Amino acid sequence: MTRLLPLADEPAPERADAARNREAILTAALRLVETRGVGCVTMDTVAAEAGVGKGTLFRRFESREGLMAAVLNESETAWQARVISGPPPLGPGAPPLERLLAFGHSRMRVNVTHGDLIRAATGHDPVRSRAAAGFALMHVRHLLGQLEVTGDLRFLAFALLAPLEAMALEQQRVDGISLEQIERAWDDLVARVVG
Amino acid sequence: MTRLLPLADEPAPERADAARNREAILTAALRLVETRGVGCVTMDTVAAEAGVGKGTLFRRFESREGLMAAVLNESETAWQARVISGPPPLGPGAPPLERLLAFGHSRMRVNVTHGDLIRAATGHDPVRSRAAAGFALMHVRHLLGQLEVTGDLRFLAFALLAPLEAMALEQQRVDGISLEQIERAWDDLVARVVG
DNA sequence: CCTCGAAACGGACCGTGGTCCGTTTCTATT
DNA sequence: AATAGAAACGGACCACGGTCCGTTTCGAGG
Repeated sequence: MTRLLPLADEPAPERADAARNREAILTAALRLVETRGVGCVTMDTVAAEAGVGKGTLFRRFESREGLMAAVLNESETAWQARVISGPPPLGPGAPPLERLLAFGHSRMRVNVTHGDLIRAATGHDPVRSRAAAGFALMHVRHLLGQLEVTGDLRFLAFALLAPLEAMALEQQRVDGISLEQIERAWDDLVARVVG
Repeated sequence: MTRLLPLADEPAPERADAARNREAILTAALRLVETRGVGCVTMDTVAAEAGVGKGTLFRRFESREGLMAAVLNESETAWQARVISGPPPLGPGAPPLERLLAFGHSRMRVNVTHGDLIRAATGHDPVRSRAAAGFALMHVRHLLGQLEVTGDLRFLAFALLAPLEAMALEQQRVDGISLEQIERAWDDLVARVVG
């Protein structure tokens, strides 16, 4: 006996087969997504491709949405790393305003290129979405703080991010607004907000 | 023979039975939505309740999303009327800034109370969503114009509306921000934008 | 009133997301 | 190595959105 009571935040040790399967599923899902496109990837297909039962998919990733979020996370993490410790102006080292603008542009680009995947991963359940957007929210809020903006920074950060979200971009695109236009207009919005 | 060529924008005359059925479906859907809640209303249920076949539902309203949009539209229209010709400050007569603030608050309230229905009606398809948001977008843009704001009014209007959308509100709510906070912070945002 | 083509109807059918539960596999303990 | 029980597995099963197509109903000429 090694321990009497489980520590509260025990990292939930994962069984070997479980880990193996998770890896297989994620790999299969990624492959299928980038070959067939998000829309044509069914849970049955992924299960078959990964060589596991469908139940296993749903045990590890709650739902289709959750699986897509996991797939998305792979690239998202790399992007976050670039923001946190990459070269300026996206990474640290540049003045806050430049960083903020660079961040917005970068985020926009990410949201455009991964649009389909993001929409598939971002269901109508707001709780799940929160996690994904949390990082961006925190970062913008941080930069606004550095810029000595006054007011409800949490809301202002949210408001700046909202029109750059994948669905928002798509909506503006069908309204006939180009990405360049959005980029310029967003810079203008930032200028007004930081005062 | 009354006409040789159909006029280009002929309003597509509707057959009597079709009209009757549409009415029945809409009524049934509304009843079910407000008794059971949006989440528990299936297309089969609506069809049964309305006394029509499922195929009929999908002929008239494209999809579940479309049906919900139609249901939503009933109340949305009334709201639009209040904006266009109701008493100030929401309706005309008040100074533009007051109208803008009143509009934001009202829109927020609508988005909160009809949140479920809106989420059900607003699928991942951005094209459908555009129509619904179009009115609000146009109105805010109009008010910004009256306030002599310079810049890309279309984008600014969009940016002001985005954080008030149903899903955005829900997201902020789970982040622990109260509606009063949002309201105040939004007023502040407006002040910065109209400069 | 009859005719006839167009439009609408309706319900069997399908694909897909999600669940359930009997079976298998792992691993800590002795 | 044997044991036990917790965890994971997997595929049959279900519900719901959406389609298809043979049948019925409408209503404009005649």
